[in-house]
Amino acid sequence: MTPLSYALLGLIRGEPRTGYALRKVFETTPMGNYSSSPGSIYPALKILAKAGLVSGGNKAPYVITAAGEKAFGDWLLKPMAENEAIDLALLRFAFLHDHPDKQVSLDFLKSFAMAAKARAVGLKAFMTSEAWQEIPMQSRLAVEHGLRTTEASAEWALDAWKQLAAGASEEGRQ
Amino acid sequence: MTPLSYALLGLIRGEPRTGYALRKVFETTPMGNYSSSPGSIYPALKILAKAGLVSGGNKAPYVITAAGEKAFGDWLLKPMAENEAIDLALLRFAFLHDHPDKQVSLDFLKSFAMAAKARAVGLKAFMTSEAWQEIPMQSRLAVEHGLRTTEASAEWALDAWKQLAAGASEEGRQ
DNA sequence: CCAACCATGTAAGCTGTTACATGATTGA
DNA sequence: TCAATCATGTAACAGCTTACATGGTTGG
Repeated sequence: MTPLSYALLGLIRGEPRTGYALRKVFETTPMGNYSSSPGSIYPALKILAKAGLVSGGNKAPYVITAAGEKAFGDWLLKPMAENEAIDLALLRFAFLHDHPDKQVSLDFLKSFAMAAKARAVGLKAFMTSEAWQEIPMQSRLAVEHGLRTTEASAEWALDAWKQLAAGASEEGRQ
Repeated sequence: MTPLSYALLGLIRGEPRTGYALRKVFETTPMGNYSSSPGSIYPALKILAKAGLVSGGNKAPYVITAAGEKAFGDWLLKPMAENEAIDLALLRFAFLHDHPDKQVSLDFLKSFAMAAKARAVGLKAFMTSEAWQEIPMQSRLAVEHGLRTTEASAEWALDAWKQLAAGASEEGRQ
């Protein structure tokens, strides 16, 4: 199961789609960091079908199976690991939307923020090492860029937590 | 020429290194997003050697050739394209450090900031499209993350420009 | 009716990873 | 001397891209 497989599985789970419809998603939305080329989509879908995670295909929309739901659910519920790629973590977060328990999303954001902060600490440690002094200005600025975006990630997670928490309590009131 | 090839070429250009020394760089510095596995480093070095961009190897440090300097220089001097991967752009910027003309780095940062802003505009356009309204909260927040980090990138470029410009004028005074 | 789009496929090739393997050198 | 580190290699495989190819459907 590659990142692309999970992206496809999650979209199919949202609603049944043909391979072409899936390609359109990658072409027209910010999910465009994933392939969209026929040479990657169609083989990936066949692998999902062979594994029994989706059914259909052959000009009909693919539909997620019970086994697919299980595999996808397990993947979704893992907390974010410190070394997990940010893109992948965000993909998982985006697909948490229809999970009945909002607390799962809130917990995920907490683990996301912690992972981002840990990365920032690692970069800062490098920036105070002896090696840092010998590194030319441009290279140091490039590392600074990594720190800035990592910190922006962490801040986003905290803000997103607040927004979600507020939305959840509002729902509770209705 | 892959991103890894340029990373290797740039490091060798900085000072002659063996394959092992290059792997250590990727293992111990924030350049760790590049491979470091022997299965990618050694083949890549052989390709560089075959192309005549480096000489040496065979337990001796690799050294950049005149052809290598040319190829690397051409790559370095391209302004950042809007669709160029951020990692790759930062790699180029980091290697600009020993270019005699500071203005080249300053110009690069300008093009970097413009590319980042253009991406932010694209994301914002998506966020005001009709599609946006139908998208669940978690997915919207994920896109928000993209916007936040993109904006952090753009801000970094402006700040870096100021720092570099200040450093350059100080050098001028000496 | 013709262009545009829907819809799928496959072959060739590039990059990179994992895992395994070898042998030299050096410090405790 | 023995573990760690230096130093290189390669075989098998995964994943994706590019490019090419096919045919059906629909709107103007």
